[in-house]
Amino acid sequence: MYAEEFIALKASEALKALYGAEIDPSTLQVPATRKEFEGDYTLLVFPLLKLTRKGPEQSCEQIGSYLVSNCPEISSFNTVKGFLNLSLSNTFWVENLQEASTKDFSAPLSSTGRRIMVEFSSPNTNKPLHLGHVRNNLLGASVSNLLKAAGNEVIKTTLVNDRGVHICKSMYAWQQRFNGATPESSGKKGDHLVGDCYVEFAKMEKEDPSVMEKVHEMLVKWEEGDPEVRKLWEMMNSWVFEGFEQTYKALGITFDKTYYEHDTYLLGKELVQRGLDMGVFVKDPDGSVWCDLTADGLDRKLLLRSDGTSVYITQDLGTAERRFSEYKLDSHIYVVGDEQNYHFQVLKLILKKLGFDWADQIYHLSYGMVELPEGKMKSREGTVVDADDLIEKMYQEARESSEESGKLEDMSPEEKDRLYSMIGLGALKYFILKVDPKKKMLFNPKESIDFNGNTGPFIQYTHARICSILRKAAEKGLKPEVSAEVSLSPKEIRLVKLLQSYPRKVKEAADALSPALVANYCYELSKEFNQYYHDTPILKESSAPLLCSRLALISAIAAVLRGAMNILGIELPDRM
RNA sequence: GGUUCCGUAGCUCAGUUGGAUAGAGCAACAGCCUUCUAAGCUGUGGGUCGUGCGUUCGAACCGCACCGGAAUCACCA
Repeated sequence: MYAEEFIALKASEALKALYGAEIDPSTLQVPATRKEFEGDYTLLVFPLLKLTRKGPEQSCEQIGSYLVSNCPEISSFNTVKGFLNLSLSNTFWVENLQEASTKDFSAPLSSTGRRIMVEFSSPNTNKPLHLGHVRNNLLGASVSNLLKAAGNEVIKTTLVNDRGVHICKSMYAWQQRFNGATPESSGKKGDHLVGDCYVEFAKMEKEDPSVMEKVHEMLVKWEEGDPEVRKLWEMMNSWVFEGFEQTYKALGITFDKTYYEHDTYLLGKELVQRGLDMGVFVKDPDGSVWCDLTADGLDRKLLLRSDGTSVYITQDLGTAERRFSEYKLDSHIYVVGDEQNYHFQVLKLILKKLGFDWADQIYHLSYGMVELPEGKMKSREGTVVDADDLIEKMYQEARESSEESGKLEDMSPEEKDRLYSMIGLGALKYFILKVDPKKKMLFNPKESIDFNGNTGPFIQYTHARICSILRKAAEKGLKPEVSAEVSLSPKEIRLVKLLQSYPRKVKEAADALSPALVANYCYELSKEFNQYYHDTPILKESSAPLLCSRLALISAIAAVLRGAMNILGIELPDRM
């Protein structure tokens, strides 16, 4: 049992015995005691004064005395201005450590029985992935891992925007200006080649705005199924997919189910009819269909154009309905930038008006944009940070950093290559995931992503250090094992506290859909370990039971770090 | 203009069902490797938590007003 819950339970028993009050333990506040005071956890007595009918000091005194004399696990107490600081016994912590050392931290928490779909990535097939997409992908993947770790069944999905005017722009530019260039002939990654076409079109449009008419003609032909246009469309899309595939592979991104907009863009029309029948939508004289949201403080929203074609939100209504019924979802999370807050607000409202009770189970994980020092990234101004370039750059920096340290001379080139990408990606992923998803974040291309301090490599390094000690111990025939008689130091108790709080942290992070909470937990644990490492030479310890107990402690720390960083999609090396 | 979000150290960020003297990293400066990996550890300096008022035993956190910034409000996606 978690220490906090244990104390809350005992405190509620004390309140009953002393004052005859029935208090739900979960309503008691038991934060960790601040460093400058003696104690492990602190019971806040202020909210209880109505029950005790005594002053804060006297209430603390009574509850504290009761707990110490009636609960062997609580060894002492002190009270400061209405804060009741409680210390737990060494035995309590040793038992906690024993539990931690036998626990499988990579296993999910007990099942919630919920099935959740997470949609993320959802790229346009007319330009390569940039840093903004990287944040989306990393958040989507890690939130999926997080929900799984918290005991949910998760289906990862993406909706590829593979049709529309924007694609036709690239296609038209390719026809006019690229002389049949292919990824092979140009030596370019497919998504970059198509991205060049898109940029080229912007130039063409500037020179002669009438080219847009040609593009619209092309879109009409596409919708009619014109074989020539479809063939070109398929060819260029396949280039892009191949390019994306490489980037996804480098980032470790996978999906359980991929949707394509060309399959789904007509969905939702039946729902519009249903809404008209129900009287929640209206048809204007020109034939266009609307949903009036003014009563909800929003505007009127178009659902079908006057020519009967559907718009963006129409297909989203349709895909949501299809997914919930096909997969029997309990919940659906959309990982989409906060620029689309309005869209998802409207989507949810309209689904509610259509009478779907699952509409409340739709969550928009609305993350902030990645900005440069001079503001938003703009592809027209060439200020986008390309995903492939960035990944490569991180690899190179990891290589330089490793070579400088000179610890890896005996490694094979393959092992080194794996390690460098582990470290480079670790730095990149951690840099992005440690920030609260809701907040916009800043990236300065002139400053490289750090490898020191609160970073991925710091945590990787911590893990490598622990592995190194465990290797040396194993050579001496020493195995991690907790002895009941050992006496733990304050530093060791702090580490055990952190270990036992891990499952709760996972749950908290999953509820908040925030991998950042997991990242910051890893940092805290690593930092705490490094301090411990510095002033406790583990292998020099003469008492074997104590030494082996310490091995068990650090082995559990390594296991928790692996489990937690795995949620972030970051691998931890055994040496670096 | 309406709606929503944001404002914490020079910079990047932690800090929530309201709790004790607001924390890290980077950058700067000063130390620590013949001792388990120095991608580490220790120390110094750095703050009107945007401003003001309110709620209460207690506010970075809750409420109101204001200042500053962002997003969005398409027969685009």
